[in-house]
Parts: sequence; C-alpha cells; structure tokens
Amino acid sequence: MGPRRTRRPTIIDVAERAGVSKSTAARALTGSSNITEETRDRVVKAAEAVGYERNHLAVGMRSGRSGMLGLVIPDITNPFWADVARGAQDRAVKAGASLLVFSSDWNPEAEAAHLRTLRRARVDGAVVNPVSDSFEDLDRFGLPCVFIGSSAERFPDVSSVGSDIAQAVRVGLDHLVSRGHVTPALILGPKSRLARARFLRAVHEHCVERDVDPAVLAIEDGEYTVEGGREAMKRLLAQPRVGHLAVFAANDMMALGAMMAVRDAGLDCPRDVSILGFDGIPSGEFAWPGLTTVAKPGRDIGERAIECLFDEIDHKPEHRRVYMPCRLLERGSLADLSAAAPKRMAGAGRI
Amino acid sequence: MGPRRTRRPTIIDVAERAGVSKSTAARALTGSSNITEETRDRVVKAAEAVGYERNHLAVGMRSGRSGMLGLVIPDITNPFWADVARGAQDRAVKAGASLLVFSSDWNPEAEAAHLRTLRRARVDGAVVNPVSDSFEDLDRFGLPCVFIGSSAERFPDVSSVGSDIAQAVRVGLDHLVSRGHVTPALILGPKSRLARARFLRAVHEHCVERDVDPAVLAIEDGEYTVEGGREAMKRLLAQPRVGHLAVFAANDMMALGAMMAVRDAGLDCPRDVSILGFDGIPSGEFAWPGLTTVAKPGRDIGERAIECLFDEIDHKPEHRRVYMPCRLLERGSLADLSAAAPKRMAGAGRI
DNA sequence: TTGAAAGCGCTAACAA
DNA sequence: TTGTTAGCGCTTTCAA
Repeated sequence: MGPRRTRRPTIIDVAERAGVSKSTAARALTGSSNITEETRDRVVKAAEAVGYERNHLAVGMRSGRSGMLGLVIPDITNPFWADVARGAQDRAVKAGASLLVFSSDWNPEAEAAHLRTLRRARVDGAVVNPVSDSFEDLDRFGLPCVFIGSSAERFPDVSSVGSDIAQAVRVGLDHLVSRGHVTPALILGPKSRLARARFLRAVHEHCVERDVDPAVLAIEDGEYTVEGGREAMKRLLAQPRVGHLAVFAANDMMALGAMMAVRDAGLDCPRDVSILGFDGIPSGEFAWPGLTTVAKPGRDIGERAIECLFDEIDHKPEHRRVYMPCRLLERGSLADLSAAAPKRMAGAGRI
Repeated sequence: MGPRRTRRPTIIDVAERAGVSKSTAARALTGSSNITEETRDRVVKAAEAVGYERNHLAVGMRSGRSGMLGLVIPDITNPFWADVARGAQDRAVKAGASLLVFSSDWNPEAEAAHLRTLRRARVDGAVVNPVSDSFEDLDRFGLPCVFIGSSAERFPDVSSVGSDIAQAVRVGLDHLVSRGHVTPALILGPKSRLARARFLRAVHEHCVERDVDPAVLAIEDGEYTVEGGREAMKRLLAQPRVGHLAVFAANDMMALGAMMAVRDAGLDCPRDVSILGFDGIPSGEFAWPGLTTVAKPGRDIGERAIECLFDEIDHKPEHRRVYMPCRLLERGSLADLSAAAPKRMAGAGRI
C-alpha cells in the first residue's frame, strides 16, 4: 500500500476551512443540536473536503469512552466460540464499537494477561468466558464485564449469558422419547466439570417428571473430546444389552467419537445405535450419518452478551442472568423406534 | 462485577508517591536509560503500590502508535479464517499488540466500513483479505497494510501472504499419482474466480511435467459450497467411465458435497470413487470416510501476515509476496490402486 | 540525572 | 449560537 504518510487532518483543519472555531466544528460533527443548519452544512462539507476522520484515541481520552470492547474466549478456532465471537462482533459493529478479541486457551494466566491488556487499552468493558477459578484475577478487572458460559455461575454478582442447559436437555430427551428411546445412556464429561453436574441434574429432573428412575440410565464419563467419546462408547458397548442402544452425549465431539466407536465395533448408526449430540458444531453435519444434536445458539449468546455489556456500561443492570434456548437439529443419527413400538410407556427401558 | 469506579491512578499519582516529577516517573516506567537505578526502583515500587497501569490511549495519542492492529476477514465463523485469526492473534499478543477483528461477509461495503473504523481507531496497520475489486477503498485506507489470499494478486504494490497454490496442487497430484490415480477429474469453482485460474494453471503445469495431456482431465464447475460440489459430482458420475473414478476438488466443502453425491448414487468412497479435497477444514476429519485433503496453513498465514505488517509499519518492506506451503492430510477417502496396478504409467487415464 | 513545559486531538464548561 | 479555555494522560524536548 502506498501509505501517503502526510499528516492526517484534524478538527482544526476542518474548523479553519469552514471558518469557524474548533468547538463549533466539533459540535457540528458530533450532531449536537445547538448549531445552525447552515454552519453544520459548511463544517460537514469542509470535513469531507479535507478528508477528516475523527480520532477515536483522542475522543476516548477526553470522553472516557474508547468505543472498544474486549472479548476473551478460550479459542477462536473452536466453532462454538467462533460463533459467539461473530455474534459479539456484529452487535458491537451495529453500535459503532470495535471488538478486541483474545483467546485464552483455557489458561488462567493467559486470561489474566489478556484482561490486563484490555484494561490498558481502556476498553469500555469486556465479555469473558472465565476459566480462572479464583475470583481474584477477574475481580481485579475492575471494568464493566459480562460472563459467558456455565462456569460463570461461580460468580454470583457478575452478569452472565449462557445456553439454557435445562431446556436443552429437555428438548433432547423429549426428542429421544418421541423416537421411542425412553432411557438413553449418557456420555458425560469429567466429574470435575460444573457443566457435567448441570447436565446431569437436568436429566434427573426430566426423568422424575416422566416417572423414570434416573438410576436405570447407564452413564460413562470421558474428556470432552473425540477420543473421550470414543472410549466411553466402547465401554458402553461392552455392557450387556438387549436391542437398540440410544446415547445422549454431552458434547458433539464426544458424540462424533461415539459414532466412530460404533463403526469400530462393526455396528451401524442409526440402525443399531442412536446418538444424540449437544453443541451443534458444523462437523456434525458432514459426519455419516449426520449427527442429530441439540444446538447451542452461539451467535445469539455473543450478541446478547454484548447487549448486556452495554447495559452494564450504562449502569442499567437489569438482566443479570440470561439463559438462551437451544434447539434440536435433526440430521439422521437417531433411529425411529416409535412406529415399531407404538405408545411404549416410560419405565420399559431397553438398556 | 463490582466495578470499583474509583479514578484510575495516573502517572502523576505514581510520581507523587515516589517523590519525583511526572517525566522522571515516565522515564523509569518506559525503561529509559538516563535514570539512576535507585530512582527507577522507587518509581516502580510506587507504581505497584498504587496499582498503576499505563493508559494506552494516551500513549497512542502522544507517540502516534496505538499498539492496535486490525484484521478484516470474510467470516470468523469459517474454520479457515478462524485459523488465520488465531495465528494473527497469537503473533500480535506476542508483540504486545491487540487485534481488532472484523468480518466482512465478502461484502465490499462492509469491508470499506470496517477499514474506516480501523482508521478512526488509529490502528497501526491492518491485515485484510480484500473482497473489493476496486483499488479505491483499499488505497484510501492509507495505513500500513498486508493482504491475505489469492485475490491479493490484483494489488501488486501491497505485501501479501497466502498459501502456495502451485505447491499445494503438486502435493495433491503427486499423492494421487502415488495411489495410482494418474488422471483425476477436477471439481473447480466458478470461472469468475481468480483462485480457479490459479488452481487450473498449476494442474496444467504439473500435467505437462508428467507428460500428461491436460485435456484428458474431466472438469466440472460449481459454487464453492457443499451443494456446488454435490451437483458437480453428480454430473461427473453421469459421464461414461471405466473403473475407478478419482476426483480432486478445489475446496473441502465441495469435496464433502461430492462425497454425498457418491453416497446418493449408491456408490462407495473410496471403493468406487476417490476424493481429494483442498483446505483442511476440521469437518473433513469426521466425514465418513475421513476426507483426505491438502491443508492450507491458516494459522501460519495469519502469523506471517502480522509479521509482515510489523515490517511494513517499521518501513522495512523486505518480503512483499509470501506463499506458505500446504501439506497433505491422509484421512481415508483415497483408494490405493498402486498395488493393484503397479508401475502404471502416465497417459493410461481411467476416465 | 532530573524537572518544567509543551502539546498530541478532542470535548465540555463557561463566556460572550 | 458560537468562541475561548482548560484539560484528558502521556512523552519529549529543552533547561537546569
């Protein structure tokens, strides 16, 4: 690029050209009301003529509002978080703000460093998926802040936005039941994770409502990875069972891994095994069969988080805890047993 | 977050506490050499004590360097671009800079708007995947700038970083040949796209080297989407052929679509049809079979682009055109015909 | 080695 | 309605 490194025009250049004072020019350009239509015109024309462009650094310095927002997520490469970032981005742009994006890699130190950078950059606020356990780093942030995700529950006095796990689990289980899978096995994340507990609690509540003893559900744990799901499914398949096996995995990657394990065992999905995922990552679309899943509204979450952040910045802390609904994506990994066994009632589990 | 909205400490607070002047404090904190070890110590301690944090807005204003960089890509939700963004991010963070990320959605107007925003934000420079045809908007940017991608070729005097298409095609074709597929069919993008021409040229060169007449290669066009690939493959399958069909698709999405078409036709990949993709998107890993592909080094490209940008900013325009090598990801969508027909020579195409 | 003072570009309070 | 003035927090001459 041939960067024409000539000095960039300031408001003074505009003022001079329009034959008014600095402040009048500023008023005209910021859309203040105390100004003649005629002078405004003249100033605007002058601004265009010299190619004036407001210096946001200076504005931020004077007004205390930099017009920049921070976003700290685990990894922009992860499709869910990319979705969140996209939503946040669009919402910020819509409001004329810019987004500083950072990936923490689930590393509390990186997170702390990024928050420090954001503070120095004088962002007006930040949306964060907190990985740090300690309130320390996060409290120290000292700026308007909105959290994303389930781990945000550990911080009761920070606004947060996340997916509605309870609703998601209900949608998933309802769908499974409608296909005739009344007592699916579960593939869950490690016991240490908060998300696991929330998922499991929702399952239990749903079971109780349907008069199913949660204890009959087979459960296997694993890391939230393809390999974790594969191993868990292998163990599940090793258990004695009668007929069709249905599995609800707490995460699409695990579900995809489970699918591999089914193939490894010489079985067929969905003929022999039905698999339901949770997340809605695009990869699920291209698996064979396509992975039916409960999709988290990543983009909406990002958008909503930015909206909450604006409220936070404007001292309007109305909604402090937002749970966004998830929706079912039917893509073919579930067998339909409902026709084969019509009106099958709860309790007649097949595992 | 309980934002302790007390005034944030400035360098004056530090100076007072350390019993020195503003400028001495500044010198101590910026690592200037003209200062006693003892005073520096005192200032640093004072800074820590009051919790001082440099105001980058003010620094940027004074020094003309905001420490911020812009990144304008088509869509952060697209795995390749997310990869690029991640690389750029990491490299920027490593240098103590922050990244303002924007998605243009392949929309020239959005792109122009984002560039304007970046200029107002006083970023030190930007990495852009240009979608605008006209040099207008981009030239107008007037800041240090590095382009990413093949379309960057339209702008000869701007530094650019991209993948080495010629090398990628060579790697892909070599691999196909090593598996016994000497004259693969091609699924390419629309004729209007520059990338198509580059891809095709590379194929031709490779063919000539191997003494194969490029005219024998079957070619189908389509949009760079799953549906585009599916339709193209359908047409390919409708053509009369003998034996195994091998296809090199110019894009993973198309390759995935092609895979679907193979399944739709009741055929099996890789038994009846071999498919090679180009991009390396994660979805290819979970397709069945896994999609063998030539992967673009998205992360490296992002990293490298930021490095070039730094050079550009520092007026060190050394490398103006960087092509990063791609590598083959073998994941199972290619049949191995080399054993069945050992030492088969070029020209004995099977299409 | 340190301090005083100017000024980056802008906005906001106060005068006119 | 417009102009004048005083900074926002920092770096950077220029003197001391």
